[in-house]
Amino acid sequence: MAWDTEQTRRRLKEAATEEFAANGLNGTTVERIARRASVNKERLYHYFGDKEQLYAAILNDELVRIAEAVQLPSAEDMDVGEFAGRVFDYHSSHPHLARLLHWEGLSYAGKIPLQEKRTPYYTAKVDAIKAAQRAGGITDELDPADLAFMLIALAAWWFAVPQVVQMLTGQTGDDPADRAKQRAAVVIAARRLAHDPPR
Amino acid sequence: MAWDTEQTRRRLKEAATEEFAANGLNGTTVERIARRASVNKERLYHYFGDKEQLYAAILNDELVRIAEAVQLPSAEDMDVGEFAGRVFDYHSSHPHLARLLHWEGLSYAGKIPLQEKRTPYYTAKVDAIKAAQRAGGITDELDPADLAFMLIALAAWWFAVPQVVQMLTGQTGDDPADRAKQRAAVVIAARRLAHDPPR
DNA sequence: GAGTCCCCCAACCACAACGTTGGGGTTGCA
DNA sequence: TGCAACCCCAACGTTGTGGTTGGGGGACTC
Repeated sequence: MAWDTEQTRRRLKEAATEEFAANGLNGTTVERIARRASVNKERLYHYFGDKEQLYAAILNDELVRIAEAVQLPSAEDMDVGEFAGRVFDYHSSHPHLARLLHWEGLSYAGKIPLQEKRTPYYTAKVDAIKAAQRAGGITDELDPADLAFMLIALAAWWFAVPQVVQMLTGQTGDDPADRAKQRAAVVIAARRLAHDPPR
Repeated sequence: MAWDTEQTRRRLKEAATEEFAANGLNGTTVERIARRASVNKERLYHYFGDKEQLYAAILNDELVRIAEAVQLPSAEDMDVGEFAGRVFDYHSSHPHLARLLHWEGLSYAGKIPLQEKRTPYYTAKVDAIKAAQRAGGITDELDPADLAFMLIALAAWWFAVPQVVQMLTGQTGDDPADRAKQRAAVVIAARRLAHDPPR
């Protein structure tokens, strides 16, 4: 039987993504990753070095993925509501990234891995908002970076503290109808935040 | 020499709060807590059972603390901006709670510890908003629970993903001037979210 | 078909972390 | 003063986990 080393790597990565997103770096064991991938533990060390390096590789993959997936809204006819809605949708359908980012945020101790790769992704958003402010479509009551940040907050917070969602709204987050309602609220809120009336 | 068992308990709790907030449940070792508290490890097991029970006790303490600290705004003359500002201030001066909540959110798997104790704290806020909506001070474009949730999001997100703040705004979060600027943005954003113009 | 490279895996090692235990010191009470 | 209860701590047992190793055996080359 022929070997499929590429598939072995891929399966390890997929399993690792699941585990890391679910349990964080500390909460994940190498054994569980290997078992989930149906691959021997040693392969993991052989291909990726150690647990932390695998984690970095996973995070990098996910970041590339979202950078490709979320289109940048054009400056002129920017509908901030829909932008926030799309961010919400992305998180909703790709919960891994959001969770990895949150784990990272908590473990954050001053240095950001892959910073030079990631920063442009954010500054592009800020520039777009800045341009829209000049064009008059978006309020200039708020600093563009702050506005961008808070728009993301509106969309992402739901996935960060599901237990608070549960206690506040009674929604469990499993129901698609709940998600739709949440998304609608995010869109409205984003518009109120960014656009001056009349809306 | 007399024993001060109450102080021993307190020192363990304080040390545990620091460690858990910094490293989460999995990232914290009992030994480190004990060392930080200058207390023998065995005391921890004697007083609190085990690591998880200690964690629950800590979380409970912090929740009680914020419930006492953040006053409920009265329905009529509610300034949502200042409310969000105060939530921001609380998180700013007590970063432990936000981090504990966040760790919990990531580990959340369906059951909420101390739920019956915590829920009233949130529903009270929702009720206050609902009342203000009826009184006409707050928009009814948004569901009160959703609005409450997103107001908290605006205030708390800064402390959840500091690495994103860093990349978006260039602020490190250590500088009080940065915090003041962030707070101002939160207040403005909260007003835009909740109050109908003219503001 | 011999030699070589590489993939794979079971078993193993070292250590760190949770949790326990037995004994010694201290207090309060009879 | 004797005694029981309680506080404290150093040392230990046990388990789980990160990381390694040595060998078995396909696949390709000549």
